[in-house]
Amino acid sequence: MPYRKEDQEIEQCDFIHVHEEIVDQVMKVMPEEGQLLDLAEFFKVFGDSTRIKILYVLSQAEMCVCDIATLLQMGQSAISHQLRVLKQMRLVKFRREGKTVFYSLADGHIQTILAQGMEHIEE
Amino acid sequence: MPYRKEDQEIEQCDFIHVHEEIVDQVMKVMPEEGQLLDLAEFFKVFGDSTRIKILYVLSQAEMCVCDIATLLQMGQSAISHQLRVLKQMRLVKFRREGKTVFYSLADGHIQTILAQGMEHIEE
DNA sequence: TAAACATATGAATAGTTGTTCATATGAGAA
DNA sequence: TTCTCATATGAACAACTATTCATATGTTTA
Repeated sequence: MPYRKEDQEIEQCDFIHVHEEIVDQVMKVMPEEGQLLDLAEFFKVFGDSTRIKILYVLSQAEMCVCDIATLLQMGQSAISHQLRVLKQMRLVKFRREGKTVFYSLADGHIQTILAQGMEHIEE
Repeated sequence: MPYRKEDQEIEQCDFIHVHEEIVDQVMKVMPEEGQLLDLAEFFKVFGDSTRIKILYVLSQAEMCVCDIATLLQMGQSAISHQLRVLKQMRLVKFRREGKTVFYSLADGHIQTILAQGMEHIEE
């Protein structure tokens, strides 16, 4: 949400022909602002093709950073930066083994969400 | 994916200590590039708090543009622009009734995806 | 210890995006 | 027709983001 009005009175429509019953009713069940912001942040992570690819390959097998970079034909640094984002959102977990760090999907939700997305774009 | 290397040889790791069996195996089952790009585009739509809010309020009731603007305390133009994005991704549908345009969610997937996201951020 | 390797990270930068403002379109009412 | 209302849209701009480059961190081996 890059832009924000500094002043208070935001001009919506003229407030007159708004369907009040609907608006009042939905206003009551609105989750708190923070929760919806978190939700958007969560989905934002899926909204980048590099991260989607990383999630996809990790859904197939546990893998180190170099494996992913090789599969996606991208630089190690780019992958590492994106893995950090995925880590922060707890979409991936990792374990060290010597010099190597193996990444894998954090839990089952991730695959469910990916599958739902696939279903939508495929009909 | 803002940046793209012009030249071919992208330096990954040194290709030597990559786990070949894994990489080869996953390479075979990788969906085509376009499908993963579409998937990222699809999720990108969920990755903005304004659009998440719009989807949420529409999950509660069919609504006109002004209703949404009032509920979200935002300008009519901003809502209209975002509804266009949602329309293009076929996440919302609409019907005209005189001067008013009523929007609603396009199908059930949307609510499922929202719910899965909520579940993830809430544990 | 030093060298080699795997990964992480900070800075810089170019591409992208969401909101605002001004205006256009389109439908109903006068 | 003209006026008003509801919505849509193009341009501009500030904030954001993903990649690259250079370098740092941390682990293993010699």
